Amino acid sequence: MTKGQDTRAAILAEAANLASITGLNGLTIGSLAAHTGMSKSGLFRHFGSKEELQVATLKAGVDRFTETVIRPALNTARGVARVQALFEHWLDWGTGEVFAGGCIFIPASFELDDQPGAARDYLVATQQQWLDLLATTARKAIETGDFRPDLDCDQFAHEFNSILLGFNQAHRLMRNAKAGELARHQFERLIEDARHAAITA
Amino acid sequence: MTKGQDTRAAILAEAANLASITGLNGLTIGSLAAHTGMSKSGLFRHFGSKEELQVATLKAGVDRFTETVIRPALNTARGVARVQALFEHWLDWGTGEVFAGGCIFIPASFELDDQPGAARDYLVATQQQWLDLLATTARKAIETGDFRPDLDCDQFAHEFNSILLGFNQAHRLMRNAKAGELARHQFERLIEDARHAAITA
DNA sequence: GACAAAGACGAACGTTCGTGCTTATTTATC
DNA sequence: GATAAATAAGCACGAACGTTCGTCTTTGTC
Repeated sequence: MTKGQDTRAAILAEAANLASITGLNGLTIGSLAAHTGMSKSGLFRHFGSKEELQVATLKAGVDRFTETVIRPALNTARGVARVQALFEHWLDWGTGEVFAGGCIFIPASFELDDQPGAARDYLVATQQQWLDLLATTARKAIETGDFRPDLDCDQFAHEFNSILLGFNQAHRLMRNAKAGELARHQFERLIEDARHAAITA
Repeated sequence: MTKGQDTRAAILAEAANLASITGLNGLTIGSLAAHTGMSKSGLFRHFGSKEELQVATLKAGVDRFTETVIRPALNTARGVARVQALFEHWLDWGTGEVFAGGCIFIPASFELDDQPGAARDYLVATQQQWLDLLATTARKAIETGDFRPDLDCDQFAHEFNSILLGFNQAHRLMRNAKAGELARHQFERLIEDARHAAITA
């Protein structure tokens, strides 16, 4: 790891932290330079454009997400336990254990949804991978017999994810102390439904 | 309605539309002036500060939301029908029937969550009213016998709302054509659970 | 220790930001 | 139709934006 890669990594760590608070658009080169104690130009040279900085920041976020949420969950046994592990580790991620402002991807989702470009493209791809991972994990839980065979795994992934969005809003905007409780109840209901046979008309 | 109030209203209509695309922070006085064909200063005089413009824009959004989602639903019979009406009318609201970028409150939620000020305060109050309305509507559905008596109405409101968040992300970021379908299935499950007796351990 | 390469800096570019002042033009009142 | 008030425009400001340039300082190699 050369000196340049080293400072680049340090910049990105701070960038992700800042972006979790101000959003990706609110992340400005001047303020990032101030927070890292660098000059604007010295910092800028590492990226070449604001857009590349945004993408690099998202990538750094993905790395942290992988080691905080995904890898620990993959160490859990397949089946419902792993689904639950993903959920619990995500709550750590979302409550600011990693970045001061919580999850960086959620605000970015709503900031970039009408803003074409490399950052949006990368975010969409990342989000899709996350949904796919959730669906795949659910599929394995069917194989282990924890979940019912006729479970719609894409639907499951979508609902799982929407619980996280609801939690984030309750926790960060509403400052609702019961946000975790609300999310966990909702999650339990989702798991309950995935276990049992579907309600047939 | 004097001339000034008239242009002010016209400005705010455009402001809300723009904010639905760029977000509340992305809503800039210069671009808003360009879109309305006014001068920056002439427009600015109507508000006095950027923050007041943001609040006024949110207020204008609330007015449109009330007439698009809430009022039609209140014309529906109390009970589960009204809950469903709220949901369906919200989907219209969220798909860009009203503002080009869809719901203005959701992006604002995640933009302002770490940004203290009048705009955030107003948004929090508004969002709380929305959650209260959902909880109250559910409570009435208990009275009519549609929902089970032991339903946790605040929990219900939170879950209802999180479905909307999930829909918004699937629809706007992921451009998922099945976003409406996913949300409706999730909603049906929520209603189903609210109708029947709780699963007891 | 010489020397090339890489990294960081300071200054400045043109643009846009939000916000004032001052002047012109519309609108409403008698 | 004159006049006062309300409304919009014109112009300018200081600051911050992303970006470029040329120049130093540090680093690694022979």
